[in-house]
Amino acid sequence: MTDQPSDTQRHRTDDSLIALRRILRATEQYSRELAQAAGLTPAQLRVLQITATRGGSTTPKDMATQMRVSQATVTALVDKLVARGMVQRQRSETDRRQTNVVITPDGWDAVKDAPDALQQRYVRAFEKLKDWEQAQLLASLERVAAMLDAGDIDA
Amino acid sequence: MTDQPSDTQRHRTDDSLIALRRILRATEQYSRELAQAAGLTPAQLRVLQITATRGGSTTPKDMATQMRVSQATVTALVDKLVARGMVQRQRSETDRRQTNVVITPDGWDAVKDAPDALQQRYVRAFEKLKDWEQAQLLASLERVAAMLDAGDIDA
DNA sequence: ATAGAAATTTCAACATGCTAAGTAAATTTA
DNA sequence: TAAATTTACTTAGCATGTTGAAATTTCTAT
Repeated sequence: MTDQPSDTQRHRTDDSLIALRRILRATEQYSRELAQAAGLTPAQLRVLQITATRGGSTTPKDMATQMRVSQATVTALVDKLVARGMVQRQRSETDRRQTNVVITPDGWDAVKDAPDALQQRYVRAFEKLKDWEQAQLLASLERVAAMLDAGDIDA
Repeated sequence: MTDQPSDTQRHRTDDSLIALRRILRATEQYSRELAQAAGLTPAQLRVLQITATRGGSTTPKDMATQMRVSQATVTALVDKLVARGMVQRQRSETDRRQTNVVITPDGWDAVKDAPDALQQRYVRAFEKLKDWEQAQLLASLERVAAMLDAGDIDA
């Protein structure tokens, strides 16, 4: 508590922040490029991917929760995808309040052709690393994620 | 080339992707909260911060490059900040094609009160780590950044 | 001088995301 | 069973962020 950070520490803190920002920026960038290549926007692609991982069908409710946006936003995104023929809306049989968003063959193609933004760039590089390097990287990333994720980083 | 990734490798790849996404999401989240606290939007805050680190004055060109957005976007953001009295525009004396975006006292206050999104959450946690942990984390982050940043990750 | 390059802004269009209000179906309750 | 409430979505309207193309102003080099 009484200790002040050393110069080395300050330096490392700065450097790790810089590295983190590079990671974030690069990811954003690629996310845009990728979606563009698929003729979609990043958000639309995310909707499609979530639907795909749900076996090809979900509800707006589920998506809103997953994506952490409002249902209204999901509606707008689904509208765009419907217009592009990537998904269809179907009233649920079991609970007719619900709408099922079902992915179409075209939708499947789009998902297949547009692997996850990070995946595209990251996986290839990661898999080239030596075993111990992978293990260490993973540990570090999880540590950082935990540091940022925790709601209680208070002093 | 001929080697297929092992199960362990695939698993680690997936896990590191998950960790990365957690980092991204957490950062976005905090970024929003922070800017909101300063009465600004994330993008506006970024503009202000870049101007601040440039000594309080830059050109739109420089900002566009730094932020990796178009100049048109910068113009729009600067408009907002001007409207809020955070920055001013001044024709450059040396090259009258250029506009200097100069931060105002109010702008300085906003920057001071709203430390960098990552900084806010990350630095405290980072500085609590043991020396060797910091060193390792830094090395890993720089490695990942290099992996993602490189334009030539081709197979 | 004059053509071309450079730095900005303006404009039109779109994407994202939110809130508030509205519709429709299911569930609870009186 | 009829009314009230809850749940699941959609609509409408608004603010922001982004971009590309065109217009403007100001250099720069020939």
